[in-house]
Amino acid sequence: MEKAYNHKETEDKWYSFWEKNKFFTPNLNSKKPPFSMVIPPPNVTGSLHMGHALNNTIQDIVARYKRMKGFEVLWLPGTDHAGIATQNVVERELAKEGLTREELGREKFIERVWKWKEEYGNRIIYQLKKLGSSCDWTRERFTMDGGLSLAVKEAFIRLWNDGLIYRGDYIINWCPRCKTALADIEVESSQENGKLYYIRYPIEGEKEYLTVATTRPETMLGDTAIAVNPGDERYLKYHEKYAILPLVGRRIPVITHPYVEEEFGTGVLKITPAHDFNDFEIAKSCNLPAIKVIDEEGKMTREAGEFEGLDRFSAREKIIEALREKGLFERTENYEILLGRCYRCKTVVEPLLSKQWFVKTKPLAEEALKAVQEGKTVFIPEMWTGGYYHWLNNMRDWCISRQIWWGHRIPAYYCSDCGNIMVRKTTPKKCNNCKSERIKQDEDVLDTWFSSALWPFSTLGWPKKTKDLKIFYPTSLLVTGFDIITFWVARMMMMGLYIMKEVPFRKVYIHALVRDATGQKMSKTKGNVIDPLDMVEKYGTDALRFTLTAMTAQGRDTKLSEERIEGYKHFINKIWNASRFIFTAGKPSEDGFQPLTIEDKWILTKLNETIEKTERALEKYEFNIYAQEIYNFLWKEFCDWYIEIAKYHIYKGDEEKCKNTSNILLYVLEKFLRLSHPVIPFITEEIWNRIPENFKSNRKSIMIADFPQKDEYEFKTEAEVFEKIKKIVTTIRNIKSDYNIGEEREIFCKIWASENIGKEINKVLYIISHLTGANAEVICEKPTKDILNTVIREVDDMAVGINIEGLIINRENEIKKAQEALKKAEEELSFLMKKLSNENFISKAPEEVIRKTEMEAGLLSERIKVLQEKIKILSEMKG
RNA sequence: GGGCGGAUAGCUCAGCGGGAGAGCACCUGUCUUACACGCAGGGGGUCAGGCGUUCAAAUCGCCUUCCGCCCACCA
Repeated sequence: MEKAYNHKETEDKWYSFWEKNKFFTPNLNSKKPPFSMVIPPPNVTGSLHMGHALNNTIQDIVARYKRMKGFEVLWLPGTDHAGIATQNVVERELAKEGLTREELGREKFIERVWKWKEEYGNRIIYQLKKLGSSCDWTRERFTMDGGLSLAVKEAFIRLWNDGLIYRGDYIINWCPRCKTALADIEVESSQENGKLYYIRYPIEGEKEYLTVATTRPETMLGDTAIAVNPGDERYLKYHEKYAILPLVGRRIPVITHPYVEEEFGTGVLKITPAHDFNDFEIAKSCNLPAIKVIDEEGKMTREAGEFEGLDRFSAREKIIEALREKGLFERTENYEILLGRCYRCKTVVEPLLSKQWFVKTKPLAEEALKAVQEGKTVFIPEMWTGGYYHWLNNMRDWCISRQIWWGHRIPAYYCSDCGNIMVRKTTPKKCNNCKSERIKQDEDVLDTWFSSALWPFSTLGWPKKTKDLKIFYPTSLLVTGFDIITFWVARMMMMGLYIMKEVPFRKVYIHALVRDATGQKMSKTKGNVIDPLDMVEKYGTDALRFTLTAMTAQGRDTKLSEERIEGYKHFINKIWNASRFIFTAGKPSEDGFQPLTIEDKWILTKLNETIEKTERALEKYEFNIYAQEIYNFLWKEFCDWYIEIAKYHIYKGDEEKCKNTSNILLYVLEKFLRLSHPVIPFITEEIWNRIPENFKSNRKSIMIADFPQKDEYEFKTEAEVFEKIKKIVTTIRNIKSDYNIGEEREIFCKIWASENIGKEINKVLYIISHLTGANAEVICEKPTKDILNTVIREVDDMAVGINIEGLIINRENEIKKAQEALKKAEEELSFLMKKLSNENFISKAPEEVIRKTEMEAGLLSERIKVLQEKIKILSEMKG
């Protein structure tokens, strides 16, 4: 074995070994209970980032763990066609050739996107494999593949037939750059500096005017009313009157509406039904017309008169200028406005009246809410449930039509003669109303999230009644980030319940965001991105996976830095070297391991405890605790103590014990490897394959071995005694360090302990000698004599003494140290005594706590006596 | 404006009722026959502030301050 672990030589080798052996593919005829997950499909345009790395590491840990626990596991992978994102990428590519998609035409453009997908779309799949993801690649899906397209049509038709999809003229969010409608959640709102403009609207037939405050003066050209609060006394006399819209000259009514706030601005609100959500609602209830003054490109329309063709922002300037000239502009005021931007391209979104398709969400949302309230689906951590409820309770209807080309085309057909709408899987030959043959399909495509919402069952074969669907739906677990709870999780819940009559997943584990070391979001523009594939290259997949796992506490964002990954690479290397020692120095035999010494019993007990804690952590999705347990056991217990003691038996002990120890080393290592395989699959497989056959259960891969179980034996008492021995060793090392005692000096160590414990320690004095270089003996009585020439330290209810005669020591210093220790001990004792003399404490605290406190107090007064004695002797010596 | 999270060692975080822990960083010693990606030792904290509940509070409740996030139709 090489001196250091080389991840480059092992990782790809094992991944293809697993794949070739079909370990990722479940057996449908198995009697094992099923466990299923669908991957959150990354965008085909995507490249693996740390968020993906965390997301897939967690899923892979669960998948591997469940497989080893005896489940028939399906982890179904795939990618998302990502409508706008992908279209943007290909359009950019076209732009380099000096082309636009319009010039190319719809069909050619879509061909081009498919070509792009074939060429580059597999990049992210390759990257997921580099991460070790144990997905069943034989079932890989794409949201635009044949089966999923069929599922989309089928779902659309069902919703339409049930009256849950409708088409109509409504105000929607429009991105003038992407030239498409957006759903409410596709708009990112941000507080930005803006202005409030005060504009005068003359009253018809009077010399007076009403002043309106607006943040968007360019929309005034589309005003069809101005409104005041009905109770606003300042404006009572204007009720029922008309105003003349400046610059346009249109006669518009002054209406009253309770929505208008008296305190805001002037208390007069302009109503622009075609470009504002609230105005649209008010206009609907008051039967006001809507006039569109901004078009789909963000330019002023013909209705804008002299401003026609201007961009909406330059129109704003021009309009203010024109008003100023007419004396109708009052003033501006700095004002923080809420601005909506497109989540894809960050362009300021324009609320626009337009004809779109909508899903009626209320009945669907009610079911989705109920299912979580009834515990049919559980969020982990639970805190995310609140956000889910809030969103479902407040959502407007979902605008699902997009005016782009890449996506699922809406399966609706229009008769060009009578306007009849037909919703079908295929193009109808003639109109079912007027028999006309002039049939046209709707130009729009569906929101990408519409197909994503069907993902948990469409990928399993729906609408066909497949065996996959029967076995694996509902899926067991969904692992995803909090940022798409609304985009995706809630919509899968709605669609799953509507179509399958059953929740899409039993549990949803929501993980945090991976940030950089200073807590900033990673982004290309900030230049603080840590590329997971760079990290894999430099430190290995296992190191990256372990780091992400160790740092992912529930409900908290993860701050990641390269140094962390490097640090955990050291841990991976530690496993390698411990194994190397075990394989090269040990002399295992076929005889098992009896009899056991105290350190054997201790490490086996520790192993048992670790298995128990590890399994509990995994069942509760506490991945950081899982990682921490593995780390501590291997390094802090197994390597630091057991292997160090094992060296005694291997290099200095008798042959029998050497064999015995070698066997235990292998036994513990083998179990440890299985325990940690879910998080660090590559190194565990590599080492496991080097373990002698009789220590493994006849499997050809650790991947398909069983997750370790606790052994039946219990050595609790021995393990406790061993912990005392550890403390004695540490104390001797402390003294050596404090008094600068080097290896050349012969050390005599006395250990004072009770008879019971002393007997046990006596049997294994070689441990103490081996680990400290001291000649040790056990004395079963209280330490009173020899204080002068001996440093004495208390260890629990024991004491350790080391000879220091002949060593040059600073008496002043010794006295000072002793006095400080005495002071501290006295303070602590007085605190404990106060507690013990408190009647309430004695009567109300549990027995156990009282006993513990009494014991500590006893120990402390012993310690105080010794310290006092020590100070006395040292002071007398001075003269 | 509404909601959610966080504030504990220099940094990142565990602990969530019985007188504070880890990893990293730092300091000291050490290339000892698995590993210097190592070994041994060490320093370092009024657990954000205040009030309350309790025999007992980092831990439970309330308030304040500061950070982060989500949602939102006062133009």
